[in-house]
Parts: sequence; structure tokens; C-alpha cells
Amino acid sequence: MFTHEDIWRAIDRLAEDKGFSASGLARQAGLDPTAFNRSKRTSPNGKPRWPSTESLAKILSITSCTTEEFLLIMGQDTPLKTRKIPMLAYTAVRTGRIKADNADTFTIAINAGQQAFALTIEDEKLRPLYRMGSILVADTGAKISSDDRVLLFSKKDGLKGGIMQTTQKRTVSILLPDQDFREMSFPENEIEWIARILWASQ
Amino acid sequence: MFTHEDIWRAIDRLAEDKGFSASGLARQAGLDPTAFNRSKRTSPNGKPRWPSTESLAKILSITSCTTEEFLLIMGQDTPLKTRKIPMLAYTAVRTGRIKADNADTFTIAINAGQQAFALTIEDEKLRPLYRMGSILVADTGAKISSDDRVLLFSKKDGLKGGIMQTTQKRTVSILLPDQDFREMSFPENEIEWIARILWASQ
DNA sequence: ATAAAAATAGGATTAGTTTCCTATTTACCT
DNA sequence: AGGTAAATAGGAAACTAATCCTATTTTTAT
Repeated sequence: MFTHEDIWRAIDRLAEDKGFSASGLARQAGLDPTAFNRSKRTSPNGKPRWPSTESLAKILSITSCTTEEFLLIMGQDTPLKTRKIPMLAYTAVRTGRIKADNADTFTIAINAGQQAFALTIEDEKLRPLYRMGSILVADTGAKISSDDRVLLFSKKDGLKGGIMQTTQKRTVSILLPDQDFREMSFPENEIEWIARILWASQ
Repeated sequence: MFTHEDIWRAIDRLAEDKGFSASGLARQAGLDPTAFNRSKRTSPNGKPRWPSTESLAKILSITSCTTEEFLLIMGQDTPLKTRKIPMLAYTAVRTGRIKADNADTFTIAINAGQQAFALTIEDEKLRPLYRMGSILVADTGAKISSDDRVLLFSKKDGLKGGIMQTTQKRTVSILLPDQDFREMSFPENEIEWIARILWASQ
């Protein structure tokens, strides 16, 4: 929850961040320039004045500040870490398509890069690591090391998933879970994309 | 930024989550029971009514709802809750201890029961399903079906993890990942606890 | 250094939210 | 089915935030 001071602090910080005084911020938002005067934050009888939600909405709107950012400015201890990533159709991913246009979203609470996506497995090709129905969170922008679990799309072989092996000069090798973890190599120039799997539902 | 509707929606959801009507929530917060009446959310001339920040602070306080949670409720059609669960020491879990006293916490954004906990794997006994360093989110209160991934503690055999098989009358059988997924059975009366693995980091 | 603009303090007025009150409807319990 | 409690609608009164206005102080630009 928040206090009266929290809100006023956030207003002051937002104004400062945007290069305004509190007075200037109010003016920008179409409010009276005296609206956020320090002198008016407590009434003559000592009771705190709470700025209205409508006024807050107005300043957030004109500064293009999200509510989340406003909370962060407000001084909350734990920054909000949830995020929406695209939930891609498995049928698309299986044929190599990982563009997120018009995708559903999936909310995560982990650190993931801008190229993170989620998908729901619809076959048993990744068993025993992942079963049908499992949700994977993967990121094509993530750094990949040996022993990481990855999805990759090869022009020649299609979608593959498994455990990364040490990469040779121009090939990528992974252990395939559905083939007793035997190693398979892919020439680099056949690989359209490779994504590290960050989390998996069970 | 937020809209008038967003706020009212959040108030309604918060009330519902806590088992109150909007009227009941207002009453709990020391406000008038009519404060959040639907009939009063738009004025007779059609202008939206914005609930005051003071009223909001009161309901957040009485419900112990964080601003973060309120934001989540506000911004989404389906409420998503982050939650902290105990992060247990692997050394404790390995010897069967899953009491959460004084444990560190781990924030999740998934549905999990009250008995959910997290742990970080510190050996290779669950390979290839899970490797050292992976975080597992598991729940001793979760319903378990065949093919689910589980952790169990047997008095005789200690901590085991693997894939649930069809349960026989008084035994529990799982496939052990570190033994080529061979099946191992445990008499029920030897099992102290069994937790379904919900999510795993990779 | 000077003038103009912006910011700030403070009082009065206006507008909007909350509270109080009453009546009706709905939900719950026996 | 009936009675009670809770929820909801709606109007009036009370309270409080926003706006308007004026004066003073501070900042900015030349």
C-alpha cells in the first residue's frame, strides 16, 4: 500500500525526471500550476491532502509514464518483475516461424531478454526432457553455453530441441532427448535461429 | 497510465479476491458501505467518478494488498498474482526436511498451493531432467498423476526425483532419470512426502 | 544589473468525492 | 416459504481537492 508522502514524492520525481517543476508538470497536464504546491500538501489543520486519482492519471498520460514506472518512482522496495512475452503457436515454431506478430501473451516473472517467447509443446519429440503440454520460455537473444537446453531451427532438419554440446568451429551439436540423447550436429549456415530455454513447466 | 475503469475494476477484483462485495470491502476499510456502489461510479451528468487516492490507500491497507498486486489486478483481464514461496536448502530437502521455517523466499508468478517451495539442485542425481543449479518449484499439496515429474522422500532410499508411473495399490513407482529412466517402486509407508514439480529453470 | 518568466505561498470559491440517510432489491439462513 | 442481513440505488449534506486569483520569491535570460 502507499502513503500520502509516497504519492507526493513520486509526483516530484516524475516532474524532475521530465525536466519540470511540480508546477510545470501540473501546467503540462492541464491542471492549475498551483495544484501540486508544497504549501498545499497539508491542510491548515494538519491533515494530509491526497491528490486525486484523476490528477495522477493526467500527469501519467502527458508524460507517457506507465503506472508501473510511477510505482517504481514512488519508491517501492521491490520493482515489478512480471512481464508479458509472446506465446507463439507451436505449429508456427515447428516450421521455424518465431515472429511475434499478433501473438497471445504469456506473463512471466523472470529476467528474460527482448526476444523471449513462450510456447506449449504439442508433440513428444522433446521427451523425456519436456512432455506434451509443457510450456517452455525460451530466448533467441540469450547467451548459450555448453549444457544449456535449447531449441533450434535448422533449414534442413526443422525444429530440434536438446542439450547444447561444446560448439565446434562451424557446427552446433546438441543431444537429442528423443534419441537416447545421441549427439546431432548442424552446420551453422543451416541454423536459422537458436533459443535458450530458460524455464519449463512440468 | 490508468483509466477510471481500470481502478474500479481493480477495486471489484480486490473485493472478490478477499471474499467481499465492493460494499463489504468499503465497510472493512472504514468507508461508507455505499462508497463503491456501481450506481455512483458515474455522475448524473455522465462524468466518471474517480475514487480518491485516500480511499484506495485504505482498502490496500486493510487487505494487505501491495501496490504491485493492485497494479496487476488493475491492468489485466485475468488477475495474476506473484507470490513468495520458501526457497529451501537442498541439503535439508535431501534429508527429507521441507519445513519452511526461516527459509529464504523465491517469487513466483504461477498458481501454486500453500505447500509450494523452491529449491536449487546441488547434485547431478536428477540429470538429464534437471541439472545442477536448476531451480525447481514443487508442491507437496499438488495432485499427482501418472507422467508428472515429482520429488519424493523415502525413509529407506532418501530423496528421489523422476517421472510418476501409474500407482499400484500400496506402492509408488517412478522412473529414475539418472538410471536410464528405469522404474523404481517405493512402499507407501516408506514415503514421507511427495511433491509434484511445477516448473523448472533450465 | 535588470526585466520577464516561472515557481511558490496563501486565501476564497467552485467542483467533486464521501458520508449520511432512506428505500428497494438481493442473498442467505432457518 | 419467510425473515433477516447485506448489497445496491439514489438524493441531500458535509467535506475536501481543484481551480481561480493575488502576492511574493526565485529563476532565467539578456
